[in-house]
Amino acid sequence: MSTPTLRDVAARAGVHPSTASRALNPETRSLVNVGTLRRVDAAAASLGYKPNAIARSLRTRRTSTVGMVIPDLTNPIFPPTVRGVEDGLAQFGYTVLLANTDNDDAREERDFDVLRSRQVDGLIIATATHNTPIARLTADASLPMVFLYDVVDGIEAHSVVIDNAMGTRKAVAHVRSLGHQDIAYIAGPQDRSPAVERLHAFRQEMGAGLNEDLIRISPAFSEDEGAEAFRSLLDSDHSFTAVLTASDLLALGVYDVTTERALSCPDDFSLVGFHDVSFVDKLSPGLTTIRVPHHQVGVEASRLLLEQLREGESYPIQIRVPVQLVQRGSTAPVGRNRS
Amino acid sequence: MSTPTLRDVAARAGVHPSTASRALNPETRSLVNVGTLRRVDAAAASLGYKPNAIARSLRTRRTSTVGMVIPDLTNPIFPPTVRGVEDGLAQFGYTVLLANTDNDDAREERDFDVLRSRQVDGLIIATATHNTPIARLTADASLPMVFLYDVVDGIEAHSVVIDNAMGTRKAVAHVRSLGHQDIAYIAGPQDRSPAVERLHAFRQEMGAGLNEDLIRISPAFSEDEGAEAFRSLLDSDHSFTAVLTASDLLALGVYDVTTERALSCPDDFSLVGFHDVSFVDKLSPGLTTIRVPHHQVGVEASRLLLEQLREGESYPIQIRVPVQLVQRGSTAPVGRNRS
DNA sequence: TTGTACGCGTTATCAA
DNA sequence: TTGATAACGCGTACAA
Repeated sequence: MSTPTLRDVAARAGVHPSTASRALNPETRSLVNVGTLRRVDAAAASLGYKPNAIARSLRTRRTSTVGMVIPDLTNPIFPPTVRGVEDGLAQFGYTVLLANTDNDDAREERDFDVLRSRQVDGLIIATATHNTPIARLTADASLPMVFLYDVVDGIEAHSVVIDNAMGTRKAVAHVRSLGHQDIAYIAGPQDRSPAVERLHAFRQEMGAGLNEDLIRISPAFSEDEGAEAFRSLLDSDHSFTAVLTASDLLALGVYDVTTERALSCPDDFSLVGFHDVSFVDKLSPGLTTIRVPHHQVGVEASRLLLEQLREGESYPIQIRVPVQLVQRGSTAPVGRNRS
Repeated sequence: MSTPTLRDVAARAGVHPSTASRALNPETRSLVNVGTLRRVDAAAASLGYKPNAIARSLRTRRTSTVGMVIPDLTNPIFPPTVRGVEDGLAQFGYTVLLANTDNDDAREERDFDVLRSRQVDGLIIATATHNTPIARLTADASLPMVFLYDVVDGIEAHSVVIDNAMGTRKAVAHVRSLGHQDIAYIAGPQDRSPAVERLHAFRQEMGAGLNEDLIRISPAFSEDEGAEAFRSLLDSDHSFTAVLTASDLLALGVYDVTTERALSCPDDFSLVGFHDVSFVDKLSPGLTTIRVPHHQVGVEASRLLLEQLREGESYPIQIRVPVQLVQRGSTAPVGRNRS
């Protein structure tokens, strides 16, 4: 026997299918007589009836499904973020469809098509480079959406970002309070808004103390690129006592080179990361970094999307999530540095 | 204007909707005249037609959707596994619906209902404790499914597991080759098959050298439980020179206690983990562990599921994925140990 | 090779 | 408060 449908329930309860539908639907449940309500419930229970979400979606034009587009699930900032989105949406009956683009534009377009084809009710997008295809695609799609972490200039849309300037300021202030003056900076790819904001904030905060020769721009937020940038700093003529990075992954590369060159952190230089990804507290020394509440960011994104889903269009809101510095062993007073 | 449907395409191409359907469907495309084929394609392209997957699913009773049930996405073994599943399925047009149960039985039941309700074509289950609700639920559901990592005695189903015995044997052999004889073991929760298999293999491999007093069983694969177990070992009267753990997370707890008690690894004891989760190579010392090809495990699971999806029922197959030992700094010859 | 007719399971609208 | 009817968009027998 195949899975029971609404007709089966109705037949067993001796009512018309539409009555059974009303009885079983929380929204319309109040419209139906208490007596028949019980009969329908009993029938549904005895048959083990489970509503067919596909059929419902076809009729209602809503799938209670949300697409989430990320670069790569194995980037450690995403698992907690995804959980945050899911936790925020689950209580309202929404399910998340995840798509990993691997930073591939073609793949991003395909993913977008798949999600559209599956009739997602909304979209959470965490892959917005400055010329991301999805920005163009969503422009006409007029689908409720929220940009996450990365935003695009000129695209008016809801977004949840972290306070990159605040994080960078706190990092600079922290190493300065330890007496550091010659501060190097390893920035992220400048086609992505968080990397741009962090670098901009660094320059601004450094003010007169800024030395452009101590800035490196990495083409990706990766360990390898972090290592490459740090080698370049070490091989330059300019000395420094502290290194700030735009991401924990870049900082990992710095650790690698530290070993490679037989240097010592924080004896030879202090180091600050960004994100407080899991496990960076286990490094030796533990990484001083900027803690980003990834789960909370996901929850905020789900809230912003839910508002659009429930209340329809509205003017774009941007939520800027505050961050804080977590001090660990990788930063120390400049006195200990050999400069 | 709302999104174009097949009727719109047909109208524009001057053909009947069913002809347009055939033209646009790869399966039936060959049945249609080349001329009309072009007209339909042109019409579809100019309208930006995207098939409605919901309507198609209702008709075909297939959603090209697969449910994947895991305990928690933030457990580092899952992101690469999920990617493996997605990568394996994506090329065949399948999308993954993820559900995190947090090891909560009630939540697992709800997730299962949601996935069923959404008419998933198959299920990949990585939450099978010995009395998992889902085992019971899937028994009658007769849905193509694959168990992952964890299996349940008495449930006949396809599964992909890792070779826990092989991994454990390699761990034992490795520390023995370094001269260790008194080997402690921190096992995982015994309601889960991988933990059972690893502990069993440990006892077997140790043979006459086994000392039951050097075994601890943790109620969860967690850092805290690992720490607790290691403290208990240290506080016992029985000495040891090596500690094997059933999981990297348990091993992390051992690192914590090592610091806490001012011990040194590998000077005071050698340590071996299990899984080779990302970042354990960055610990000090790097963790010697058993490398599990998580991505590959996901890919294998997708293969096994695809077979069922394409060819229907078949007798249950179990794929046992081999593992290998990765030597790092946490293990050293017993001579260096102070016993 | 194309058109006709129908139904997948549900809910919205209208009438009773 | 309930029943009748139709439709969401598509695919597939069957007939032409």
